Amino acid sequence: MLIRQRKPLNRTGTATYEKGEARLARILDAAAAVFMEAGYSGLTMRKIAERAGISIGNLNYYYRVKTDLLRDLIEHVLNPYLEKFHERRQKAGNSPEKQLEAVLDFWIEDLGTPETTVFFPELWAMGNHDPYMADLVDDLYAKAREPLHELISQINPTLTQKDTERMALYLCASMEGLTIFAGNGKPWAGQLKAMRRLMINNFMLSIKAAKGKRKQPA
Amino acid sequence: MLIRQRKPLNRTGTATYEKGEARLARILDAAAAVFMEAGYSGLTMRKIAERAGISIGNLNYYYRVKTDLLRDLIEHVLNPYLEKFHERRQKAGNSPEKQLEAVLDFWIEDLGTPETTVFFPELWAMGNHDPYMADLVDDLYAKAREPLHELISQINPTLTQKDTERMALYLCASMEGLTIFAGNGKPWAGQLKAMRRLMINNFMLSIKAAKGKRKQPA
DNA sequence: GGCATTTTAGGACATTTGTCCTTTTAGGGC
DNA sequence: GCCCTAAAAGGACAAATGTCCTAAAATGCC
Repeated sequence: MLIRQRKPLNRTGTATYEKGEARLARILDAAAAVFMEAGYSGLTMRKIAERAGISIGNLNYYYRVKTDLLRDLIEHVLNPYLEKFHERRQKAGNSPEKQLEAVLDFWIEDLGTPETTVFFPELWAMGNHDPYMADLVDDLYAKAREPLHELISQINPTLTQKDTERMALYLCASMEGLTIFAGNGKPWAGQLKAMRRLMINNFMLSIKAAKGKRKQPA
Repeated sequence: MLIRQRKPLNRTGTATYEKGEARLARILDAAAAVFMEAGYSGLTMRKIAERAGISIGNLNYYYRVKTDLLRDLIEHVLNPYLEKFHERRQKAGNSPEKQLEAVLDFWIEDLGTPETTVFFPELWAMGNHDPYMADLVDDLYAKAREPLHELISQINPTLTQKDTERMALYLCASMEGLTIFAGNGKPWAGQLKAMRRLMINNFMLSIKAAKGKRKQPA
């Protein structure tokens, strides 16, 4: 009797041919769609397969384990954010004030999209029970806050490093919190723009009014 | 053959004797504990039963359907919040400024507790897929914002109704957003108090600086 | 065109999970 | 003490779900 060797254990989430590569992308798109509709608790392998138009067997060929799929899915959705944020940063105005306003503008506008509105609260919830997700989210936010940090420091150079970090966290937390009130489909969604103006004005006010202990360089 | 009548369909989540009443409370406590540990996706009838020290059969006697249990659980956890908020409001200082500071103080302090840190993000996520939960959360926040609304209006009477509401929402969103960064066990948990001071200072500044269009009553 | 490998499908299996049923035990009212 | 209902337990069952296995089909390479 011929014992068939165990299928060589590819790292999950990889393909060799172009066809497989394309399918992989479709799988992650399908997974993202299911995730957005049903949330993490409603994310099943069968729903993903159906959405992607393939069989469970085929899905299992690409992802042996659901955890791997979930992690790739998260990255697949998260990566564009940092890219978008980064490119916005570049083509912002000249003065630090204008640049910061541009970044915040984009940030708050984005939180009105269906993807962000649904995806991030789910991530926050997962982060409370899954250390891997917690780290992922923390890293993302740390990177997203970097531009804020830098610009705040330019606008008010008297602030210490710590004060600047706290101010950046303040802005970040305020905007993220707005998601659950004025995100897509939320009761205050219609006033997102008004809230954006209100918030940014107050942010600017706070940054300039803050009294730092650092000596300004001559 | 005697056909046993269908058990009279009690409304779920009720008990007649004291013993049953006590058990009901234990069930909801157990459910809350499981929920906090494993999140909504990890909340199963068997885990709840085990945690409460009863059989699945017995749990099913009190709650035929999981949905009912979940709803009672949410209310069971949520109710104390409004009560606590309300009583804090009473014993706050005299001036509107002091009162508002007291309310915000308590609000931000509470967000550092394990319950709030874990429970609310889970609620936000559920609200995106379950209209019932969405309404529940909206109602809760609407009630929680009422004191803010009232006090802000006293501190700066020139603000219109709409401006006051937006300002209250701004404070509320900022504080809630802080949960995911400085909540219990989060990376910034150690700086919750510093963040509290920073935020409240900036809130006060924003409220006073806001220019309203409403004529101040003579 | 033939071959090795990737890709795909379909079925199968063990677990988990919500729900139900039946039986037994406990409690309160008379 | 008796009786009716509440409370509790244990088992059972169907559906859902993650994972695995095997066989067929497609694909790139020589």
